[in-house]
Amino acid sequence: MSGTRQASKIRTRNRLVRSAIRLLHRSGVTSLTTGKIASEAGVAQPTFYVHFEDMKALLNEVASQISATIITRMQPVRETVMSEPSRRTVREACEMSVRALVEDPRFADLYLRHRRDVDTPLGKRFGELTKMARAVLREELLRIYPEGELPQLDIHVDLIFGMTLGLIEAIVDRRVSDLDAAVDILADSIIAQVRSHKRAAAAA
Amino acid sequence: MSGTRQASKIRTRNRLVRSAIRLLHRSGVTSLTTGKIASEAGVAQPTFYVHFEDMKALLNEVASQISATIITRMQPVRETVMSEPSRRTVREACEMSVRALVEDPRFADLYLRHRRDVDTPLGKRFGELTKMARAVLREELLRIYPEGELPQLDIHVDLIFGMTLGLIEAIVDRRVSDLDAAVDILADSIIAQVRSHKRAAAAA
DNA sequence: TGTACATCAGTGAACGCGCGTTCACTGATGTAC
DNA sequence: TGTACATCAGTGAACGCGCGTTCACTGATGTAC
Repeated sequence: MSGTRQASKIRTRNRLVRSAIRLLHRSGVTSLTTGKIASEAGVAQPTFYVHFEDMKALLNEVASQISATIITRMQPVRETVMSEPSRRTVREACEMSVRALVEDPRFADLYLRHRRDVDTPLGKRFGELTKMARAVLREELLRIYPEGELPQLDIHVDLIFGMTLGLIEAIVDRRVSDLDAAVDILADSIIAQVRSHKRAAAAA
Repeated sequence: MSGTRQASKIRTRNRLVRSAIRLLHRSGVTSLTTGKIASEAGVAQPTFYVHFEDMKALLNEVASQISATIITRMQPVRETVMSEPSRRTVREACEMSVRALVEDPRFADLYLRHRRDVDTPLGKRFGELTKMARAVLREELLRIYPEGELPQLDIHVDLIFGMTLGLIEAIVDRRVSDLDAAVDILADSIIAQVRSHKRAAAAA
């Protein structure tokens, strides 16, 4: 059967990546070694080098896979709000964003933990993801409140982004279990916040 | 002159701690070594072991110093809001909290970067600091809205905490320069958020 | 279908480097008298 | 104040361990005819 060898190579490679994610989640990046990854994946240590040039290459792959998964799940967010802003669409966008991360809590945890790293490929990749998410959020606020209708737009972006990460963190750490109720509050908070400042600007 | 020897030992120790903080900020924990710390402090590498049992002990000291500094600066927050809740006192509490962190942006950066570490003493210490800050915030919300006046109190704590960290991050990353304006918006957002949910609860 | 050869994922053994850690020593500082 | 001794912060040299990385090899899979 042709392709069997290639397929099993891919399987081993994926096992290595998944093992690395598991170990990162469990014991952190400081104690991560090629030996532990290989052993967790059930192969000999030099096998690591059959699949990756070095540790950095593997971490890049880990970050890419996590980023790609999250980005894919976030895709519908843009389309939903783009249509027409309302309490319902804002809530939907919040829910999708939060779910995009917490669907796999391990991914969310690694993102939260490493997004500000300066010395790992994880930090670099997750930094790009953050930048992109912030840009999307900004674009949407700008669509709802065009051209200076909401002054200090960028600060609102940072606050809303922080609030969303705060909720994601609470879910990952199991302080919040009722996701629906939490997303309700998140959406209402965002609306209340933005409204109160739009009003303030109109009054001035 | 008695005490000179002791004093200079303390000075060297402090130089080591400060060098470690500088290196952590600059190049991250993964590449931190006792040799680099010693060399940055202008002493020979084994001198490190005159002052610290090992790397973990040093990182503990680093985390302790940063935590202690932040906690000290946050102290007045409790007293301010405790007196009487108003737009002014909430704003003041926000400003003091934010300033407590960004006064030394290096501390803020290290806190943000390591607060979710699972494998360094920094993570452990910063985790305690987070827990404490959240508890203080919860207490104050509970004082303003006692006994179920604000349902889902804990979610609000997470959102407000996240929003505040979002602003701190924006300042550290120099996306926000006008701290006063930003704190205004933060305070107003918190008030708008909490009010909108208090009302919702009263209506139900 | 069978045979002879090519490929290549995975391995055991070995190597070298960087780092943490130890230790005997030095020379400046402190103390006793 | 001076002298003889004690202390101890800081050091150079050395060691060992763990890790990343390399390499020649194996045996199962794939290919040509």
